[in-house]
Amino acid sequence: MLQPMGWDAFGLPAENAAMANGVPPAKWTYDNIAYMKKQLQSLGFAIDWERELATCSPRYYRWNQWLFLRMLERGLVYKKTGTVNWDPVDQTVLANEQVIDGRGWRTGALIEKREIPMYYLRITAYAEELLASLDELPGWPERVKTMQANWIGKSHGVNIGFPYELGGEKKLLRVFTTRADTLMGATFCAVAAEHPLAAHAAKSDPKLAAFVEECKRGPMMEADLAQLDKKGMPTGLFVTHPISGEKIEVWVGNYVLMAYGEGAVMGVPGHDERDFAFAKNYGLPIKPVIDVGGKPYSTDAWQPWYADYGRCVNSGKYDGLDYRAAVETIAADLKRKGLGDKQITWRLRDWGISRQRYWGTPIPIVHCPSCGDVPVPDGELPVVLPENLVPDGTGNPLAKTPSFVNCKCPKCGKAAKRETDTMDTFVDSSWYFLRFACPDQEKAPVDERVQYWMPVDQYIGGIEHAILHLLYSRFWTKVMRDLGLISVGEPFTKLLTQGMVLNEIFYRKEGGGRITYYNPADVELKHDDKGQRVGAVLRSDGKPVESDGIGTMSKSKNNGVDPQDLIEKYGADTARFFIMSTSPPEMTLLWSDAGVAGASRFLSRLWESAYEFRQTIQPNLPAKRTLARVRLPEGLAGTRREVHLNLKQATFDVLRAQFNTVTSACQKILNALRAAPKEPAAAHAEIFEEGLSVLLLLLSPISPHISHYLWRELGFGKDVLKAPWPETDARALEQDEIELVLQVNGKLRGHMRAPKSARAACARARRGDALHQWPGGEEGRRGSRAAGQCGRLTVSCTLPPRPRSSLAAASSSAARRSCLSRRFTFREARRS
RNA sequence: GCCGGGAUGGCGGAACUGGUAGACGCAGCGGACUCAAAAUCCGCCGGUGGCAACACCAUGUGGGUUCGAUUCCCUCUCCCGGCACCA
Repeated sequence: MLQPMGWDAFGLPAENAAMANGVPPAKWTYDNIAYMKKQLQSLGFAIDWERELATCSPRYYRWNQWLFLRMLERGLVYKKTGTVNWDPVDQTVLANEQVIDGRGWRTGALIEKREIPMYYLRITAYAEELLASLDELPGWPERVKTMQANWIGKSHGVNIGFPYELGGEKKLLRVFTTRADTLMGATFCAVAAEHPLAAHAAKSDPKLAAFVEECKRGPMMEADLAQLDKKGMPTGLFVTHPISGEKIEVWVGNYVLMAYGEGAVMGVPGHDERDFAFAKNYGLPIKPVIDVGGKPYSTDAWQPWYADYGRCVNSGKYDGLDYRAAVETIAADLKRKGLGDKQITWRLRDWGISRQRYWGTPIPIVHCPSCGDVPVPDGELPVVLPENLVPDGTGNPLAKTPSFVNCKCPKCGKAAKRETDTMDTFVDSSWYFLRFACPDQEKAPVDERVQYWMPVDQYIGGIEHAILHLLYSRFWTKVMRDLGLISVGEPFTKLLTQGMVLNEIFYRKEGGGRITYYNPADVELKHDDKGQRVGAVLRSDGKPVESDGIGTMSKSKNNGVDPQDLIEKYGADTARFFIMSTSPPEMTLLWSDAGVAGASRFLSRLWESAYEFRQTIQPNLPAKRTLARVRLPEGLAGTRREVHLNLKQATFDVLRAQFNTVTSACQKILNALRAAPKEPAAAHAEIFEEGLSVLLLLLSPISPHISHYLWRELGFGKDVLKAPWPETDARALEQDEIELVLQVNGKLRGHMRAPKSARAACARARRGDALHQWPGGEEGRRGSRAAGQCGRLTVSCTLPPRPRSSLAAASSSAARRSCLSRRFTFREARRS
């Protein structure tokens, strides 16, 4: 078992803190690491600190650079332009989260888009494997695998070429569609603003040029892009329909993504919702070509079933074909004409890793005026990041540091410039888990020790990483496997995705569009006399702050909580117990401090009970233990049953990582022990001893310090963490009598004590009068069955819903079914 | 907008394979102890009606399947996460 800890230490938060405090990101980062390490140590986690690493250390990031160079050699790295957010006032590139409502967060300036050269990793080369091997991950939550599969987005379709002539040259406008069966309904084509055809048409049409520019200025994020009004403008260019030969106009549409498929789509307004809206807006023809079960089609308004699969109509020779046949036939026809073929397209895009920022891994490339882009030779690695710079928000400090930028070309030795972009921090987190196997290895990123530890048996991460981080890690692992560095293709066998801890977000908008966030701990809520919230003010100045709702705890929104306060006030055991008890790990958690006191009270009660046991109960312990053999008095048997019932449940819950109910089981056991009858003293002592030992073992992973101490104090053993997990005694769960729950038509109609045997229980239920008041009485109890739960038996007597003479009753399914299940059937309770 | 989740008392949550909804805890109320307070201990604690036994309503909304639905299916609403430069 190995539980390591590393610091994912590069990235924006350090730069922002540096700007705010005027200290270099390195100092801020190392101070934070020291603080958090102390905190983790005081919480008592069993972390192997010998393997500690920080991604901002050259000992780590040199291997990012080394691996980048290996990928470059294998053609997995390439350079092309990419779009970034440009703040014209600060003359700097902004991250998406630094752009708020289209404006820079520090300057309030309108953000522009810029195209700049960047390095890309060819993750799409692994798309097929990344998708297929999701099936080899039974230990991953379904929802994460679904999200990844959707993100990779494999779609089978047809690539269709629409011929056109430009300046006497024959060309093809290529589109990709998954609905080639609707090809005969294509009435226009639309291209992205970045498409070469749009650029060409814009040259001679100032209005169109303005529109193309407007589209290019628009938002960069897909989320914002998707919410734009569907707008377009004709290019004046026409292409030829590849089958019908009709002329079709090409439009520029702001809803067409250059990054997906060919950056162009065929418009089939009859069967695509977006195309329908577009055609309605601009008066383009709508031609229905699919018949869905004969339903009447109207072009007045879009109906969701218009996009359903059906049979081709109005499609000439394709009429009558279903989806599959139509796609096959059309693809074959296009192929024969050289105008298309079946094609698989992926939604997944290559991974742009260049960041125009300081606090990251330098990209090991030198730009030489004569040799071009030259990789830094392995022997010169690492390219060390200077640690004394302080960013001021205006551009990348590296680019302003001549001692970093100016260098010699590794090839020709002449003066050259170092690349000043750094790597996306996802690179750091894509393989750090491998490095834990051999953090001291200075000659390679990993060595043979990685074979022993990999893959990671249990990986825990926030659900917010469901796609990007986990996909990048899977990709990187496969790349390292193909480089011969490791032998596994998947990094994480089992995955637990934690829900996030949420907290309220408070902010003030200041002059120039700047936004300042305030920590909820510094904010006081105002209520009216009915207890309704009416506002919030900052404690320090009493002036109002705005609420931005509830969101993930993050540095950028300043709504985090420091667990140190809990530790200082209550101690690590209480803090741990409270955190574990408050909700299951997968669930999101809205932070609240209420409830910590309860955890503390529980541990105090446990402490008291333990000492009460040692002083007054333990002396009564018989020399020979008799629990297994001797019949206990009713009350104490109940106590023991409670202990073992909770042990059984807690064991199940530990295995499914539902720790909040384990804490609850601990509390139930203590409650039961404290309420147990004190006589006979010897039996009581035995039950108490057994119960306490079970309780301490269940509690030991949650609150290890108190468990360890009491375990020793009570003489159970030296080290509670080394003691085996307790076993449920099935005999402790047995009961002579059970509580019978009586149900009539699924409704609770009474309780009764009854013998354990199901047959006897049912006989008594039949004799008893609990059910006699219900219409039908003995006669009406036709279908009855028993279902058991929690050591009990549920008898449900089904009555015909209406008098049996009624015709309606005879035909009703309820009556029929109740006649079918004429006999009493029984099911023994699972737990008894 | 698209993809993935979630919604249960005043609050966090429990309910395993469809079978007693609200375990355990927090807050609240009442009581004991105390000169008093704190701490601790005992009791009550979803809503409506009823002296009570009990009945009816109730797991975001509306529908469906079932003898029986918090649990399965469909619809809608709201909230959270992701949407490729927060990580």
